[in-house]
Amino acid sequence: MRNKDKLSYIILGLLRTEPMSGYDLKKKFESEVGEFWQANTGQIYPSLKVLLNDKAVTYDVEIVGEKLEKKTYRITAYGEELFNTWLTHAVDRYPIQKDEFMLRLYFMDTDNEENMRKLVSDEREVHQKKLNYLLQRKAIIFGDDDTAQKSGHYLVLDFAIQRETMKIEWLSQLSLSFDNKKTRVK
Amino acid sequence: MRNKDKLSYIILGLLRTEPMSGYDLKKKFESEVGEFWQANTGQIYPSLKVLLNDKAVTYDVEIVGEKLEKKTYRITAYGEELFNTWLTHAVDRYPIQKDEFMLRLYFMDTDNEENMRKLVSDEREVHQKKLNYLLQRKAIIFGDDDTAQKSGHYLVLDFAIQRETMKIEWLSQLSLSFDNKKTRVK
DNA sequence: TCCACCATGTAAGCGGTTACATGATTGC
DNA sequence: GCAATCATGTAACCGCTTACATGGTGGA
Repeated sequence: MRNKDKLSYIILGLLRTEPMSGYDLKKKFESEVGEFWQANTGQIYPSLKVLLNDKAVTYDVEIVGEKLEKKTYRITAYGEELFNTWLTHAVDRYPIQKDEFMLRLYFMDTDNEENMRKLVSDEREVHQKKLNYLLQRKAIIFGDDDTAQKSGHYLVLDFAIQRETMKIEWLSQLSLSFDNKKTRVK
Repeated sequence: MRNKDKLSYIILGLLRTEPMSGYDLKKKFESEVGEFWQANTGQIYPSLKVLLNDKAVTYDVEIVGEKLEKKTYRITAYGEELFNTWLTHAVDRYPIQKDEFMLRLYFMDTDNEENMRKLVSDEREVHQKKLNYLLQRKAIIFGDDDTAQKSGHYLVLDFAIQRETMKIEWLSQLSLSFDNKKTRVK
C-alpha cells in the first residue's frame, strides 16, 4: 500500500465502522461515500488483496446457504493506525473538479441562444433529478429533524444537497439572463 | 482519436478560438479551462500527435529568435466538425466529484471537536485562498461591470466563484454549529 | 422456474501524473 | 551572467473503467 493511495484509506475507514465483504463495500461506493468517491469491483478486490498482504485487514469466511463463501473483512490494529494518520493529516492540495458541462459552456458561442438554452436546460434536468434523489434519501435516513443529526453521513449528504441546489440556482439565473436579453431586444 | 476522449475535444476547442502551440495549451490548462479540466505536457503532446494523425489539426513551424522551433497548431475543417458534434451533444452522465475533504468529514468522529475544528478550518483556508485568487482574476479580466459580460470565459469564472463561496459558507456554518454546541453544554 | 440480487474475482486498456531530458530566449 | 520562462517531447507507472467470467441464493 502506497501512502498516496486514497482508495485503500477509504476501504479501511468503511471497515472500521463495521466488518464487511467486498460486495458490501461496492454498495457503499454506490450510495453514501459515492457522492465524493467511487470504486467498483475492478479496484475493490485487488485493493483488498494488497491490504491483506500488508496486514492492514484480515477476513473470516462465512458460509451463506449451502456453499456460497462470503469473506467478511475486518480492520486490524495496524490498519487503524494507518487510517488515523490519514484522517488527521491535512489535505495536501486543491482538488481538481472536472466538469464537462462547464467546458461546453466555456466553448459555446453565448450568442447562439438555441444551443445555450438546450445545454443549460439539459444540465438543469440532470441536477434536479440528482437533488430529488438526495432529498429523498435524506428524508428516509434522517427524517425531518434538521438540527439534531450531525454525523459524518448527515454532513456529506447535506453538502451534496447544497452543491446541487447551488448549481440549479446558478443555471436558473443563467436561463433568466437569456429571457431578459430577448425582452431588451424587443 | 476515440470519441470518448474529452481531452482531444478540449484541445480542438482551444485551437478553434486561436491557433497556438503545445506550450500555450498547457498554460490554458493552468488558468481558464483549468477550473474544470487540467492536463500537462505528458498528455498534451501525445494528444496533439494523435489529432495530427487524424487530420483534425495541422501546424506551421515558426522560428523564434535564432533557432527555437515553435509549432503553431491550427484546427482543420474536419476538426471543427468533430468539435461541433461534441459541443452540441448532451453530457451523457452525472459527473463524479471527488472530494477528499468530504471523505475525511464522513469518517471523522463528529464528537471529536478538536479534530473537526482543525479539519474544517484548514479546508476553509484552502478555499478562501482559491476564492481570493478567482476574484482577483475576474476583476483583472472583466473589471467591475457585472452585467455586460456573458462570454464563456466569464461564465466559468463566475461559476467557480459561486462554487468556492458556497463551500466557504457551508464550512462557516459548520464551525458555528460547534460553537453553539459548546454554549449549550455550558 | 425464473429473475433479481449476492458474491468473488480477472484482464485489457485507457486516462492521467510524475519525473525526466534537452535546449533556446528574454529580461534584469 | 543568471534566472525565469519558453518550448518540445518521452517513459514509467498508477488509478480507474469496462467488460468479462463464474456461480450461488432467495423469493415471487
